[in-house]
Amino acid sequence: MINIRFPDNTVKQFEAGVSSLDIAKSISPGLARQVYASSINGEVRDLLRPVNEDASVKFHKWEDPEARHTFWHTSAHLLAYALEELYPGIKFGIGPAVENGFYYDVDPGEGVVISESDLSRIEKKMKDLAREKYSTERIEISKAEALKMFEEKGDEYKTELISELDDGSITLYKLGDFMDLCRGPHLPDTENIKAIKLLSLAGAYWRGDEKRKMMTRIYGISFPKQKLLEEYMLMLEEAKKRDHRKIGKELGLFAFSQKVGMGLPLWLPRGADLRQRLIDFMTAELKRRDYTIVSTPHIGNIELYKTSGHYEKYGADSFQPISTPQEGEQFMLKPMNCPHHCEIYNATPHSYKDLPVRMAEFGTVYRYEQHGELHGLTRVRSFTQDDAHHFCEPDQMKEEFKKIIDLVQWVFKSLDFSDYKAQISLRDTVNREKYIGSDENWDKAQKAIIEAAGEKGLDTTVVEGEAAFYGPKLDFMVKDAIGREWQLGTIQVDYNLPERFDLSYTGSDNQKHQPVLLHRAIFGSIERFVAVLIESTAGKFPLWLSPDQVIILPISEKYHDYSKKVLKFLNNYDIRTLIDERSEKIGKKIRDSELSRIPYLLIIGENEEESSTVSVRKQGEGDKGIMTLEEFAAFIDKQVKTELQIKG
RNA sequence: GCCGAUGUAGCUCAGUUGGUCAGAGCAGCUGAUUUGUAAUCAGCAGGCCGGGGGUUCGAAUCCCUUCAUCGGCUCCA
Repeated sequence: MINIRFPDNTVKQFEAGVSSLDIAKSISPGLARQVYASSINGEVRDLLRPVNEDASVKFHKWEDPEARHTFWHTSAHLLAYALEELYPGIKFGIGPAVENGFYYDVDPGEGVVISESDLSRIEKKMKDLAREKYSTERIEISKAEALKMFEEKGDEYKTELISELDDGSITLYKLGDFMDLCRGPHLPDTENIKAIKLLSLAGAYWRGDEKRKMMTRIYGISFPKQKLLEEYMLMLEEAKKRDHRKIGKELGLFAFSQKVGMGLPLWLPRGADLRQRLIDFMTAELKRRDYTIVSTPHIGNIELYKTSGHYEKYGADSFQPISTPQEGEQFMLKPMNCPHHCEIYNATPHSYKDLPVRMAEFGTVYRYEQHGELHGLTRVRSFTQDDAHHFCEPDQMKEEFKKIIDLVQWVFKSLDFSDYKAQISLRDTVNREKYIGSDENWDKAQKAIIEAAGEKGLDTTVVEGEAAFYGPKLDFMVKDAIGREWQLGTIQVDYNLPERFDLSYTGSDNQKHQPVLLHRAIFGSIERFVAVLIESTAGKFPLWLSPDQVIILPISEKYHDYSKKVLKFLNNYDIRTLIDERSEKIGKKIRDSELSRIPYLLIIGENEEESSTVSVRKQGEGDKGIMTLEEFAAFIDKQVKTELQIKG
């Protein structure tokens, strides 16, 4: 007999070799029906896998990521099974579960193309197979046997994978006639896979290496109930309505022109206004935090980038040098501001008393991004970084780092950004040749970042191998409307440029010392930030107000009625600030019926004096008095909700 | 750059197997209307159907090519 401990700490006895599904059944048949996987001593396992020793067990229902992961993993196998039936001779790469669904990378063979029109056929085959209620079977196998099996099948992809595994750790899963190399875990059978949707088709390099064969990747998602699938598809539809490209077009914020060139955003008047407000908002705060604002040209002599090392690293894949009538003279469009800032630093001598120097610029840079990676405003070829560089003494680095984290947190909070992730990127522990700089400096910098993040209470994930070639970094990531992750803010330690540009300061010992350089951006780029701002705010709540800004953002159609009512309500009020006429104009804007037709985006007042007071007066009812924007926000919100009986 | 898909008036789209198929709604303009409020009525204007080439008596509709966009992969200083 073995002892099984449950999450509530009760312990029950079972025969050794009992499956976790049987354990679940012993609690209640209802539970057994809802469970898709179990964790045995923290390891996620198949429900049918025997438990042979004392263990703690936790059951995973659909709500748990582990359950969905298992469900989708089995669905991926089901997809492969269907493909094998429909495309004899098809070869398989990998087929994992992902955050929302699953995919399988396949090689259908020479001359065979799977296209979107085939998806419904494959989907149908999957459903037919699922209805057969095939059970999954876990098979442990020796490396030699596994290799033999897949070599005979002629599947070079699986063979390659197996050859890299340790003998004794290889398991196969059998589903009907389909046998696949797999670590598991899996559902007991396919009975519960009731709703299946193949979503899209894409090319994906085998093992992520662009020099290797491109596989066909089929994305799909599945659910135990049709209703869940319908809800998911509806959610996707809603999310697409928040796409910044759609909203940007509808509201006339920005545009692209084939004539101007791909990936080169054109800011239309309204978008330019928003962009400028973000810049002003940030600039005001930077001044408060002892930054100096600088400005540098959009091009720089090629020697500048040879000095920085960027030319060697990226020159061939960049916009190519600009020639001049002068023989041998060449300039580059600037792909980053750092080298320019280093030269600004070098323009004057520095004492340790000057440090840290914090130099900021809204610098527009140009990068020749590959064709296929351009994406709305989030990935463009010309963008404006809210860039800054901190030049500091080595022992000031951590403190500066913390100050930057503080600024990021302040900005995100001010703009109501709560859903972001902090990622610490360290260098690869194995391939060190990708990086420059001494081990000692790397260790010091990595330690400083981890400590600084910890002291600022940041919840971080650490990723090895993602560091820049010159130093480790801390990135702030957010998700867009459909869950793609984008990097916004970044803080990077750099020992490279101070060396290459021979930066120095005179220390208290009257000797020359080399400063440490921190790169940082808060928005990342204004373009990307606007995109994410639109997607994260749109659809949440049509009226977004804070003491510093008032933004009425465009919203998904779900909120159209609400938005209309808000605007209709606002039309009943005479809204204007008592301070300046620009705000008066904005009040008029709100009342403007042309504007009231569209759920509108507008921002009022980015600083205190501009936006501190508003006069709100309902027509015919006299003066309601003067209130701060914050009070105004609450007031509007309350009025709208009570008068129009909108549910929050 | 690679795989797959898409590309019709400013916007959203309809155009069956190639032959009155160049359309609709919204936006725009003109004229009525003036009704406490998103879209009243009438009329007008708008596209060489992304560009180029080809097949055909004839192509928005088939083929090739090119550009751009979308979903991914790779990349992201």
